[in-house]
Amino acid sequence: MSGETWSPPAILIAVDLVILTLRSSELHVLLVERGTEPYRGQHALPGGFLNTADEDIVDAALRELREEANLDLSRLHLEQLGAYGGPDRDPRGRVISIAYLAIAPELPEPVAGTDAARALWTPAADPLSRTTRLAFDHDQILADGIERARTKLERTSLATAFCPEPFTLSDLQQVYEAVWGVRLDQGNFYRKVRGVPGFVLPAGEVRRPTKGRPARLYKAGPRTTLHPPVVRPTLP
Amino acid sequence: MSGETWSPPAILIAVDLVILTLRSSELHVLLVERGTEPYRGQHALPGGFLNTADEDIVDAALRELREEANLDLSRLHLEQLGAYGGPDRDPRGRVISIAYLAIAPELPEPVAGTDAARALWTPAADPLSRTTRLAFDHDQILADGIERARTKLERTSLATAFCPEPFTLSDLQQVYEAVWGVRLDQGNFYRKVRGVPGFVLPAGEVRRPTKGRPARLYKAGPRTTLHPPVVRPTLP
DNA sequence: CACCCTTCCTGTCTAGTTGACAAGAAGATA
DNA sequence: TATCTTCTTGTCAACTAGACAGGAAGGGTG
Repeated sequence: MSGETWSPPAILIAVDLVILTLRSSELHVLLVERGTEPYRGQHALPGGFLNTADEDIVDAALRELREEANLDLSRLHLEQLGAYGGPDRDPRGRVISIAYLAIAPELPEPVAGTDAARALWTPAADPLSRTTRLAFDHDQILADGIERARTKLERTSLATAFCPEPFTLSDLQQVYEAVWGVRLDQGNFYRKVRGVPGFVLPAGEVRRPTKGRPARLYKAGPRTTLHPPVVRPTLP
Repeated sequence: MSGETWSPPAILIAVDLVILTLRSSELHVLLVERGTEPYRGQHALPGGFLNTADEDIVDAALRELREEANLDLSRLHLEQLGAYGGPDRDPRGRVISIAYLAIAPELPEPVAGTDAARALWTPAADPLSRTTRLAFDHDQILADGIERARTKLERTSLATAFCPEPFTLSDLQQVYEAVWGVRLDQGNFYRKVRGVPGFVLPAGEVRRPTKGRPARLYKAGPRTTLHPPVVRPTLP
């Protein structure tokens, strides 16, 4: 970093959020319908501009989430995806956006706030096969967010963040299957998960309202990094 | 992203670079000695501010590298590490820095440029055990860059980017050992690398100026993602 | 030319892990 | 009781990683 002082170029800083959750065993992402130009009426990731020069970036992200979808995710961990700053990504001028990823268990239906006309959960089907395009470069940001979540499932206990506690190992398996888009063998999954020390801890036992044998309940263990990792099946 | 228009907060955008290379089988990072306040005289990562509102961020990174160390890395891939934007990271005001990682084979000795008093290669020993602290939050950025390089060695052909072509498999092994900070069994390493399709391709055969049996030469193969991955020994 | 030294390369053995699949356990329901 | 569903455990073959030995291919030295 050089030490000159001169009149700064006019660059706006924005934040964008990729909020993922599981709804009826499918991966969903939170989108808003834009209420203002540009891209009015199109879907976009929730986000907005930094208010003041000394506002923390994560705080700005949480604030925008409150304003646009009436959601409070201040307890959740926001993981930074990176900065998206192509010179032409916003027709209004130079905007550099810093994107964050968050994983949430069951969430209330979002309500539209001030800036956005509508907020809604949409299936996060493989971004390449999406029919509708998102505003700005948000298709790219969403794809990066999903890919980040996929790789983080392997080496971190992120999957438990999708599950309201207590959860069964079948619940946990559904998370992996939904995010990775694959089917896993139940027996092998049990062996693997229970063989990772500190991944999950037993709780009581409760029968689920479904049919079949009752499932044991677990809660998230103390470990955040998994050894050995839970690797996804190799594709090529 | 919301659509308001108002006077933008005064925020400066900077770029910082983590340039890693191997020198005499040890991992080194390019640092500059700052020639201006703040942190004058202290070591820092090369980098600087965006010149104009429409300058591409990667272009700015390469330009700063030319200015500060007379290095041209325009052929190299710059991977973004993320944005570092804590409100108090720079005493001059609000600065958000976007950090990039680059891997380079043998490079010429850098020469100090305009902004920096001196540019030099320093051993990138484990950042925690460093004796000198870098300026700003560059210790954190450097640590993140090294960690990113470590994980990328497992699943990408990044290691070949450290090696001038053609290289021997011993050269390649030294890359893994230096970046990971571990010793690997030579025989097992051979078996592993040659078992990954498209990782390395044979070239001619040349005896190295050292003693011992001549080594076969290879060049980087077409694959950038490795299947199966080259996993590092598990620590815990 | 023996002989040793160094480094490269290949082979073998064991222990552990993965994937496929079967079978038992524990409830609900007819 | 029989049957259905789902959870849980067990088994077996195929594969992989780590440890290690030993041969191959040069150079150096008497």
